[in-house]
Amino acid sequence: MSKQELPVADLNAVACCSPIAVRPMNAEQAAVVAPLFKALGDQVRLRLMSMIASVPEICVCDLTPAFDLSGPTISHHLKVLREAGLVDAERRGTWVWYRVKPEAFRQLGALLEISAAPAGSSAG
Amino acid sequence: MSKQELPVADLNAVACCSPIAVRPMNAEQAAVVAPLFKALGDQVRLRLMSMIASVPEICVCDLTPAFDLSGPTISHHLKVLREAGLVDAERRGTWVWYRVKPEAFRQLGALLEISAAPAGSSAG
DNA sequence: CTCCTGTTTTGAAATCTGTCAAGCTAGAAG
DNA sequence: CTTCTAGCTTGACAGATTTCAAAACAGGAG
Repeated sequence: MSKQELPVADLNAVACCSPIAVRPMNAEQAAVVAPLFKALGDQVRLRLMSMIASVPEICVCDLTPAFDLSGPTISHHLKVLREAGLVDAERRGTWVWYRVKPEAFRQLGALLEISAAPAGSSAG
Repeated sequence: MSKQELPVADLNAVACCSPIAVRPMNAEQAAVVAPLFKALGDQVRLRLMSMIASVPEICVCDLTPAFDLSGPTISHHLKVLREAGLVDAERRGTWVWYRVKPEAFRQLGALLEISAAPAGSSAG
């Protein structure tokens, strides 16, 4: 599980593009980035992400009881987060530990940056 | 249309909470914020958002031809963006102009900020 | 080996979403 | 008034998403 389990749609391509407020995204870039936002576009996943990102690492056994949801459902949401490349999981003995992948997280933040001037300066 | 058309689920509450990597979000905060991410979690909407955010304002007539989609579909996606509070629309004569709502956009960016340690400065 | 606990996978049901065709509304121009 | 164009709404449908129960899997303990 600590080994990467899928290609993650060339996540490095995210780093290639400007903040979305700087220049229009083409279809290809949007196809790479949209799934990241989509992964966070669910209450449960957003809370999971926040719980994971707030600490160095956290066990599924500490994640699950925070919700009124079944274990499989939490596991499913964690999988979505994993497949989006936002978190990483590692089994250590009985428990599985999750931690954030800071690159993906940082790139997502960079996408939302307002570069310099909001709507006045003419960008080339 | 320039008048706000719905309550936008107390968008100000977004400003109230720390970046998601700082402290775990509670269910209430997540319920406010998740729809914003969800709105951007679609290729078409992400491109629309990017096109709108890249310029001071833009006409629907310039948005639609950038996609292989029907007018109603684009209109639907723009409505989602509007209802999320991310953009604003105004009819001027024949055309409808869209522009970004910078507060919402900025707050979304703030949510993804990595507060102190960029997780790379000192390997932990 | 068996048993127990923690986590993931599978399978299925209910709900939500993206899309288009058809129809409607707002404004401009005759 | 009518007609034309730009954009929105409605209704419908295929496909995706969320959820749980049941089963499977991984590792520790007896």
